[in-house]
Amino acid sequence: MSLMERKTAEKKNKILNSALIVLAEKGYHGTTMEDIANHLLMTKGSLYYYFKGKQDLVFQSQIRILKQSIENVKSVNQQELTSEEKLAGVIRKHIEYSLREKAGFLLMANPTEIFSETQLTEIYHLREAYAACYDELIEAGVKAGDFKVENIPVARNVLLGAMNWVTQWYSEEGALSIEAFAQLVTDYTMRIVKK
Amino acid sequence: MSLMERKTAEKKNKILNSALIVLAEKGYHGTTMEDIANHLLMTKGSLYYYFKGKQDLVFQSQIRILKQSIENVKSVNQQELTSEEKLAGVIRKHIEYSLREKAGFLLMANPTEIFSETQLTEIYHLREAYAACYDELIEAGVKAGDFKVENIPVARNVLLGAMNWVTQWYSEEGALSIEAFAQLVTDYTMRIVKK
DNA sequence: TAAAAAATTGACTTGACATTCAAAAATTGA
DNA sequence: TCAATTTTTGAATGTCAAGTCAATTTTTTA
Repeated sequence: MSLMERKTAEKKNKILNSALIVLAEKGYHGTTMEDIANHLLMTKGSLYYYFKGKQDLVFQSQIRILKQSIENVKSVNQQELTSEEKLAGVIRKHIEYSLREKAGFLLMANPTEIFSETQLTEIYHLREAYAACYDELIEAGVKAGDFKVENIPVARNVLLGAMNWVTQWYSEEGALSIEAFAQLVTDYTMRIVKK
Repeated sequence: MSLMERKTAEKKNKILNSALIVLAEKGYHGTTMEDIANHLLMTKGSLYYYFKGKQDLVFQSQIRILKQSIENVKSVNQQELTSEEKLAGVIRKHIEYSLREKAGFLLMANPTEIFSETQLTEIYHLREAYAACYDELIEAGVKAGDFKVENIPVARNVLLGAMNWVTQWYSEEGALSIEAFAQLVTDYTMRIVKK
């Protein structure tokens, strides 16, 4: 990758970061291209130099979050831990990450309202890959005798639901740090699969 | 209530029902007033005779769903059941209802994107009332020795998260009826509070 | 340093949709 | 029946924000 290509990539990244901040405040439809641009001291015209349009910009940010989520799982997976510790670690990371990237995760709730068919296909593929990681971990835990789950996809979706909903209510528990909060929630969600 | 008032009320109800169907398909921002009107073989002008505007219309439908949800809890509560059976019954009902009124529940995910401050206040009040029902049931179960929960608000939010997320993935389990599906999910979510 | 390439600007176009409203139609009740 | 009232209509209005683009500025590179 040439210097200039890297520069462009970095700029795109900056725009995505900025977009996520504004989106977190105002949501997809409440955010205008001008809002995103102003936050970066740019004008909206420039944004179209880097992205095809609003939909594309938000799509890219969504993809980045999903890929990062999968990376997060991998980083826990390569540690030397029991399957129970691994799953707990993955859950904790997911919660912490989702609270830091609140906007991106809020957009996940209604993707069909925002994205095109093609985009949805890609998003769903990544989601499936992410879900598969959980299925593996649960399976391993069952084999190890730590978990008791008859229907892994259902248990996994129940688990992911509990995890994804935290963006809706974290602020209510205002006093807690993200880390302490994540640990607390992890304890209760782990019960879904434990023996 | 006079005859004419009742007629108007009924018409409003019909509009709300119709709106929920269209909203379930296209989401809030993807639905135009014309869509809602056409679905009823009306023109959009008439809608403004019954509702102040789009926001008001959707707000009313949201309120109706929340009130109905609270009614659902009450109907289970007055049955002669153990606290464990009561909570399981309430969860099952919630899931079944949320899948039938999918749109209304999807709108719950990002209320701040849609409603005004005043409207949000009312929605949050009803949500709190609903949450309080769960807290009571969990508390009773703890006292009866069926549940083990140290932090009731957190456990309850984890529970509600798992429940509310089902609108996102029910269709994946296509073969199951709503009832069978609800029972399955109830079993796993109950683990969050059980001893 | 000067030509070429990349990046930025902001005024302009465009389309979509919520909302309004005066006129028309339908319903009611005396 | 017919006047009063309620309800519906659809054309007109207004707003808002996405997306475009020719001109300009900045940066690169040779």
